[in-house]
Amino acid sequence: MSWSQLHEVYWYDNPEKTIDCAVCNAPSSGRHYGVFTCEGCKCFFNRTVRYKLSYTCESSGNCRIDRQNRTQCQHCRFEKCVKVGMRRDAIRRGRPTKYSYLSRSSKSFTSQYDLITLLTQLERSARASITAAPKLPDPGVQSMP
Amino acid sequence: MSWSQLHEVYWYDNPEKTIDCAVCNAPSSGRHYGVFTCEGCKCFFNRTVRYKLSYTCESSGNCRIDRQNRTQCQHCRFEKCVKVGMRRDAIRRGRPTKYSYLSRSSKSFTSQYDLITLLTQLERSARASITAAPKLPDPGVQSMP
DNA sequence: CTTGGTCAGGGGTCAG
DNA sequence: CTGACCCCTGACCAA
Ligand SMILES: [Zn+2]
Ligand SMILES: [Zn+2]
Ligand SMILES: [Zn+2]
Ligand SMILES: [Zn+2]
Repeated sequence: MSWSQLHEVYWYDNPEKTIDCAVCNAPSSGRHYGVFTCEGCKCFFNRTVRYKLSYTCESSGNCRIDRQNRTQCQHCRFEKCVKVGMRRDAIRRGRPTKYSYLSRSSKSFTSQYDLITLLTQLERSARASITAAPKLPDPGVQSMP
Repeated sequence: MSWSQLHEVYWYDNPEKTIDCAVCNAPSSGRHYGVFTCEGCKCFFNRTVRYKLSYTCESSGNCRIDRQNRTQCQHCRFEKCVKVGMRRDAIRRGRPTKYSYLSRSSKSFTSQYDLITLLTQLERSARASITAAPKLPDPGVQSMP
């Protein structure tokens, strides 16, 4: 069993730990450079820092970054990466215990951001479960993304 | 080396293995919008959808589309693009998932999914056993009469 | 339970 | 308008 498969199993067994990307709100694939982000924002941040790329905003520098338009303005995307706390030298943490991101020190801006992100997601889930019929998981396709 | 360059090299070395464009039969440059097509048909389809262009056939709507005359009738060219299955899915850039080539309507979707998963694991195991195997002299040769 | 590399494929460019 | 060429993106993998 590969690491990525193990990762999938881990996330499936711990759905409550799934957090959306702090930059673009797509489902995150874990913590990258200190922040929960998707694969895209992880790679984008890595490329930008590694090759020392610099971008210019065609608009007023206030572009909203979400899953659909995250590739439209590189300047504002990278600005948001930095704003939410992504750092190349982020200290690698050990295996987090359950809910560790809730009990971590609230002095950390990053953990506050994680908390807000989680609460936002919970609210969205709650609202969705009210307006839509609950969907039972299909055992046959439970490992599908 | 870019993908198209690599493909050209591959095509040069393996001319009989090239997959042709499903629309015009020119050598394809890979899979585009779900179908193996050439660069021309890829760009034509993209432009048509993006700018919502519509065309009219000067003939009876049955023009044959091949490499030589593909630019002669835009209406029939686009019609063939759609017919062979080209479509712009949800806007998603980056590498497609290995499961993205499954046909959504197929009743064997789940078994196809399992097959891809199995093949992936087999490939990984095979690769691991090759790179990890110690290079020993073949003992079978010596014991043979 | 992350990091860095890989590369298929989306999409822009610009002579022709 | 066309399409050869090239950059950018992000899913997957090895480690
Ligand atoms: Zn993201
Ligand atoms: Zn911007
Ligand atoms: Zn073609
Ligand atoms: Zn026609």
